[in-house]
Amino acid sequence: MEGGHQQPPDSRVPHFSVRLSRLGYRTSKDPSNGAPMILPVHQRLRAAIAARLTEVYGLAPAEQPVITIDYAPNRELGDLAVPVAFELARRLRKAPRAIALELAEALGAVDGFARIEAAPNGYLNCFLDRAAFLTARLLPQTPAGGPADQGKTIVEHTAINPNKAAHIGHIRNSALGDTLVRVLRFRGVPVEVQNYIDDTGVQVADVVVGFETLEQISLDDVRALAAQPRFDYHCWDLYARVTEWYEADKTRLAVRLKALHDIEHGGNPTAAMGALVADAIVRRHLETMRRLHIEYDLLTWEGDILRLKFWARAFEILKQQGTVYLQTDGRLAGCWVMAIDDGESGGQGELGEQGGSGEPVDEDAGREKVIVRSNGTVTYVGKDIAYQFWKFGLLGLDFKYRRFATRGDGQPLWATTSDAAHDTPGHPTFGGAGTTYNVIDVRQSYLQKLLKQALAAMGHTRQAERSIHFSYEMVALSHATARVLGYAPPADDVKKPFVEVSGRKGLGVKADDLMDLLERTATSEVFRRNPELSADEVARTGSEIAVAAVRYFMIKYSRGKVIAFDIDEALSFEGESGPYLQYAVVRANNIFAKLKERTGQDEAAVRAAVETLSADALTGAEGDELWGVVLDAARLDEVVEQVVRTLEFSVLAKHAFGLAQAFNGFYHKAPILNEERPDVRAWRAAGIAYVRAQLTAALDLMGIVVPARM
RNA sequence: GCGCCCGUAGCUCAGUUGGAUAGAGCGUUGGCCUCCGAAGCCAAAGGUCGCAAGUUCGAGUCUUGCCGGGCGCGCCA
Repeated sequence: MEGGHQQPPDSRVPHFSVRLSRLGYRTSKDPSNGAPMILPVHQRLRAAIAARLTEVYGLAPAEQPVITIDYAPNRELGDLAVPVAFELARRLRKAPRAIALELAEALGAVDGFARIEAAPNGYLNCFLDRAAFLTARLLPQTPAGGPADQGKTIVEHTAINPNKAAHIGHIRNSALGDTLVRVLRFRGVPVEVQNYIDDTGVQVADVVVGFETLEQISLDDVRALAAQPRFDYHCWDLYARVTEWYEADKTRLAVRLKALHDIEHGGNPTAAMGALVADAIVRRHLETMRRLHIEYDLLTWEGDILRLKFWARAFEILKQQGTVYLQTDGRLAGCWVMAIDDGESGGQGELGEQGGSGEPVDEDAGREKVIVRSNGTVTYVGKDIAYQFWKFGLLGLDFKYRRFATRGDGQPLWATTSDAAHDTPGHPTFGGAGTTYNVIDVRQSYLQKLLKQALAAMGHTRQAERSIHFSYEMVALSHATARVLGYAPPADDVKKPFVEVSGRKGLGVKADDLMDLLERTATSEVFRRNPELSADEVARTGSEIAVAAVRYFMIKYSRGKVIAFDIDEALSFEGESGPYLQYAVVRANNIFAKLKERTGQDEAAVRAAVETLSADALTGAEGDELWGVVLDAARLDEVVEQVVRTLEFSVLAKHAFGLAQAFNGFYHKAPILNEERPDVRAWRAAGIAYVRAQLTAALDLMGIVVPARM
C-alpha cells in the first residue's frame, strides 16, 4: 500500500478560506478574524517568478521547474528564499548566482515585498514589506467561501468496542481523528464525523457471557449496574476475567459462540443484554471523549447494518460484478471469496480491470480473501465493504436515524437505527461522501487495502482513491509505567523496548484514570497559584490543562511511531507540553487585559493604532525580533496545508510549540506595557495581538482551549 | 518467506513535494524573579543522522543492498 503517503485529492490546490468560527468547541468567536496568512504571499511570489522565467528565459510554464519557497535561516538574510536558480543552472548553462541576479533585476518591485535580491550563493532572498504585511493581517477580513465543491468528507474515528472502558490507545485514535476533523474544517472542507459501534461482535458477546455465566445476574441487575458512574470499569475487569475463564478450558468457547449467535439474531434475552451493555458503554465512551473536547455527528451501529440488510445488498452487487465469487474447490470450497491483488501496484487506480470477470485461477494459496464463510455468515471485511459503500452513497440504501444524545455544543448527536418507529423526521442527510478517512491503527492496513480494492474492482476507482486509511502506530507502555500498574513482564518481554497494552488481559491505562490523574495534578497546581479563583474555575482550568497535556502528547509524535506511554512524561507540564503552549497565550492575554485596564485600549484599538505609524519599530535588529515572531505566526495556513497533505500532525504540534517558544523569548526580551517609546509599544502590541490569535487558532486545531488564568 | 513501518544528542523525539551552520524537550552544569506571571528565560556541554554504495550543483530527506527492531499476511475482528 501507499503507506503514509496517501494524498487527499484536493491537497495540491491551496485555498485560503478560513472558517475559524466553526472550529471552536467552546467559543464561537473567530480567534484570527479570518485574516490572510502566508500562502497568498507564496502564490504571488511564485507567479511573479514564473512570469519572469517566461519573459527572460523563454520558459513556458510547462517547462518550468516547480518553484519551491523556503525560509531564509534568519531575518537579516531575508524572509522567503527561493532556490530556483540552482534548478536552472544546468539547463541555462549559467552559474546560479548569475541567474539569481538576472531574476532579481527582472522582478523589480513585487507587490508586498520591500526588495528581492540575489544572495552570493545563488538564492533569491525576498524581503517582505513588514508594515504592510502585518497591517493587512490585523484588519478584520471576510472569510472566503469554501473550496470548489468536492462533496463532503467523512471522517470515521474512535470506534471502540462497546464492552469496556476506553484506554490510552483509544485516546490516540480519537485525538488524531478529531484533529483531522478540525484541520479539514479549517480549510473549509465540510466534514461529517462518524463513530462506528461494533455492538454485535465477539467483544460485547464476551462481556455478556461474563454477566450471564460468570456473575449469573439478570438483565435488571445489569441495568442497575449500568446506571452506576463507571460501568465501563466494571466491564473492563469482567472482560479480563472472561478471557481467563476461556483460557482455563477451551471448550467454554462454545458459550461465546452461542452468545454471539444470539446477539446477531436478536429477539432473545442475550441480545437484550448485549444491547444494554453496548448502549451503556457507548454513553460512557462519549463522556470520556467529551472530557477531551471530542464530539461526533453520527454513531453508526453495526447491528443496523445487519438488520437493514446492507450486506445483502452489497453482496448482490459484488456477485453481479463478479468481484466476489463462489469458490468450488480447494480448501476454501463453499466460501464466497474476493481475489486479492498482491501486486506491486499497491492499490492505485488501475486495479479496475482486474478481478472483474469470472473464474480467476487459484494458483497460490492466499490469493483469495473469504468474504462469506462456508456456513453462510459474513466476515468483518464483508460488513466493512457494505459500510464503505454506504459512506460513498453507492449502496442505494440508507439507515433510519434517531437522536441519541445532546453534544457539548448543544447540537444533537445522531445515531443510526433500523427501527422505523424511532426514525426522526428532519434528521440531517448522512453518508454520500466524496472522500472518506478511516482512522484505524496500522495493524488494519491489510484490510483497509482490501476495502480499496473492492471499490476499485467494482469500477469505483475515484472512490477507491479517495478512500483513505489514516493509519497510525500503537500506544504501548513504558516498562516503568507497566510496573506501576503491577505488571510483571515475562522473561521475553523484558528485552522489548515497551509493553503492549492488552484489553483482553486488562493491561492498560484507562482513559478516565489518566484524565483524573492529570486533572488532580493540574487542579492542585492551579489552586496553589491562584488562591482567589472559585472552586468551579479551578476545576475547569484544571480540566483544560489536562486536555492540553494529553492531546498535545498524542499529537506530537509522528503517527508511524509506537508511543511508549510513560505516566511521568505525560504528567509533565513543562517544556514541550500542551500546558506550556497555553501558558504562553495566557501571558499574552494578560498583557492585553492590563493594557485595557491601564489605558482603556482594547484589542481592536491596538490593531487599528498601527496604521498611521511609521514602521521604524519593525526594522533593525530590534525590529527583527518582533518581525520574526509575526512571520512565524503567519505560517499557520502553510502548516495546515502540509498537515492535510501528509496527514502528519506532529508538524502542527511543533509549529505551535515553536511559535510559543518564540513568543516567550520575545516576552522576556521586549516589554510592551513598560515600553517607553509609544510607536514601538504600539507595534509590539499589534504584532503580539496577531501572534496570540494565530497561536490560539493553532491550539484550537488540536482541541486545546486557553484558560483565563492558570 | 512476502509486505509495511521504524533506526537522528545520554533518554524521548521533530526534521514529509532534497536546499544555506542537523533542531527541540527531558536529563547534566552555570546564570536570571524590587521589572507585562519562573508552568518561564539565557548560556554551556552533548551528533560517524544504523552501515555501504549510488543519483544530484546539493542527501537526515530520493534509489539499491545489508544490519537491528516492530507490525501484518485467518472460514478472528
